[in-house]
Amino acid sequence: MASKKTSAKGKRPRRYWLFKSEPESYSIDQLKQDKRTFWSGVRNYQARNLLRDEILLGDGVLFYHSNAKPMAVVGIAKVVKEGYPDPTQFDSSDHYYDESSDPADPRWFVVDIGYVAKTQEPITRDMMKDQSELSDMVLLQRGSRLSVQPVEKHEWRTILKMGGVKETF
DNA sequence: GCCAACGTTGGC
DNA sequence: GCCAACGTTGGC
Repeated sequence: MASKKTSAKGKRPRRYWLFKSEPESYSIDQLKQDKRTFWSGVRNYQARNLLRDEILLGDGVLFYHSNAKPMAVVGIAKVVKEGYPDPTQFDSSDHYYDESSDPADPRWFVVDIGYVAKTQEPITRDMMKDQSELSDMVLLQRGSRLSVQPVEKHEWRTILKMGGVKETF
């Protein structure tokens, strides 16, 4: 399958990310059913920069339920398409419509992610806070609100181990 | 360019 | 439901 974008493979080591989602708006079960989705609606410049420039094909994604019971990492996904303009910004009927975004110079970006696995149990925020290896996680820092954020390799490995899932992609 | 007002996020 | 921490907006 040809792609305009060059593959990330061999260009740099796989990197890891955490995507937050309120399960009432989009849950891991929905992703499992959909198999893949485009991560739309991010309207924060720091997160936008990651989606546009840093998050590459094959990267790993921790899927986190925010504002939920429990708040937890509930699964993993992988990046299946690199950054491209978020179509919802140009759709005037969409909740995420941004009238000030110029189609010739789009403001907001998405990536596509594909379902990989659910963790055997939710890895709750409390479980993560109890794990000293995870004490530097962006997610656990005070006031951290980034909805798309970087995860260190050792943090990724720790959480996959806690979740009983193997990196199979 | 400063900063007060306002809106949102998201844990608690 | 509360509110701290942020990000954005807009008047000056």
